Amino acid sequence: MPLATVTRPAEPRTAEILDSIKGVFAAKGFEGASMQDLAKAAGMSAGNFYRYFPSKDAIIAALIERDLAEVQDEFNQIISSNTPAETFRNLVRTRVENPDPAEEAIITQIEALAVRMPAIAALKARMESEILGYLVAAFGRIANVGPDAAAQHFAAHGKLVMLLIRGLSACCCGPGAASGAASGAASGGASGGATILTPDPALAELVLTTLDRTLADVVAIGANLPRPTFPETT
Amino acid sequence: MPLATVTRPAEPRTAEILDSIKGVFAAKGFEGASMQDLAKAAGMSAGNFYRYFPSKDAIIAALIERDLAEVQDEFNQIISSNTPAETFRNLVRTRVENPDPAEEAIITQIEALAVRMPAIAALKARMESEILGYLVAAFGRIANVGPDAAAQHFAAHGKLVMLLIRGLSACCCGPGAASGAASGAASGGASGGATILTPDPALAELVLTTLDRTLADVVAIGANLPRPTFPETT
DNA sequence: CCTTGATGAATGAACGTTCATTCTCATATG
DNA sequence: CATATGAGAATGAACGTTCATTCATCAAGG
Repeated sequence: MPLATVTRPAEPRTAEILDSIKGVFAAKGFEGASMQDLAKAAGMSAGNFYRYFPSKDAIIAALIERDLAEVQDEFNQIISSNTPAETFRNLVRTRVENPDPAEEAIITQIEALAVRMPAIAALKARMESEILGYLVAAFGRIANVGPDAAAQHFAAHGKLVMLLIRGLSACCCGPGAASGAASGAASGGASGGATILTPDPALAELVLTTLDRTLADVVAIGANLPRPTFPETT
Repeated sequence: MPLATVTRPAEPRTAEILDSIKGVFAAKGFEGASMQDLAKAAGMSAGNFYRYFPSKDAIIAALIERDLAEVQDEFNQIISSNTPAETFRNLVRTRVENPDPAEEAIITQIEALAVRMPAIAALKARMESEILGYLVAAFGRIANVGPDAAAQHFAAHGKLVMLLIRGLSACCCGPGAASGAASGAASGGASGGATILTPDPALAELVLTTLDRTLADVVAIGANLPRPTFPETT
């Protein structure tokens, strides 16, 4: 009896809270969501919220860090795969075909916040450069070139891919986003119709085509590089 | 002496004010910029500001409307040109090579605001759909097909172009933006170094290449359409 | 004298954050 | 078994600040 009912390790609790409040941030924006809103969405009082996050700013910081960790997981799948190009393409297709509006809305909020909060700007920059690094590494693995050559020749391609994926999912958002289920009960009826959820399959297809072209360019460039497999010390 | 110093017709005055405060919005964000900040940047008192804009929200609305008008001018150049493809490419190249960080930052703010202010969301939607309409019309003119066929076949291409241009200029912004010159004097020296102003020429070139490919696709699709020049009444 | 344009202090609401207090509950004690 | 204890979890009202908006007041021109 005295075992296992209490003493939750407190780390997963933070993740739970982040999940609960994600929808509120996505629906009302960072400034529009008050601490009372967030606390209510997390099923606790305003004051108790500060046991988990020392300030409102820290909440977005935590959200960013968690998103970065998720992206890292995805890229580890690519790099450790023995068919990296295929894995990459599958992950991209999944992302393109199943966009997460809440995720997108939060990234939009982060970008708007970065202009006035240097800490957030730094986090955003770190996230972007890390993702770019992973992307370039994946390209290097796909084109079978060393990391230095990849960094030198594929940086712009990596940025283009980020730009395309981000821009496409930005088209899936708008005023309509699902609000998080608040306390106790199951998910209530979502207000409003999902008007713009899947905006344009033709655009998605076009973006995928462009991504394929970019990948083909990367492979072609890699094939023309002097030393395909073994990067020598210059 | 008594001539020409006062009694500005009040319409251009509004445009002047918008110019003065644009930098403040870009640097501090919509919520971060207080009405006192904006009034100071416009060279007037807080209270008097309300003679020109009935509310803070109305300021962004006016900014959006003015930006839309500017974009309309650009597209009129394309459509009324007798070398529309070239004109289009020149305008795109200008936009890609001389991005306006303040403009970009404000668009970012607008996107973040749209989630919580339906009026802004509507304005944003209108702006985007109008730009898309102009873009598709320009494609129709370039590919020499009728407006109906253009709308049917080139919508996705237009969205892709918007996505690319927007995404590229989004890479030019960050924590560093020029703050507006406050009172009285002319434009002072911009503080801070232009660290991220021209971030990656290779990326810009890649985006331009992609835009060219898209334009080539549009022309190719247009060439395969049944009735190239004269759209009959269905 | 009256209209127009401008001021900047006052107002009232909303927000992030804090804190004194209450609640929960497993353990210690008789 | 019944009760006391104490520590952490949780509350929600209160605080100080900030901010958009308003208003009484003033300067100038005809």
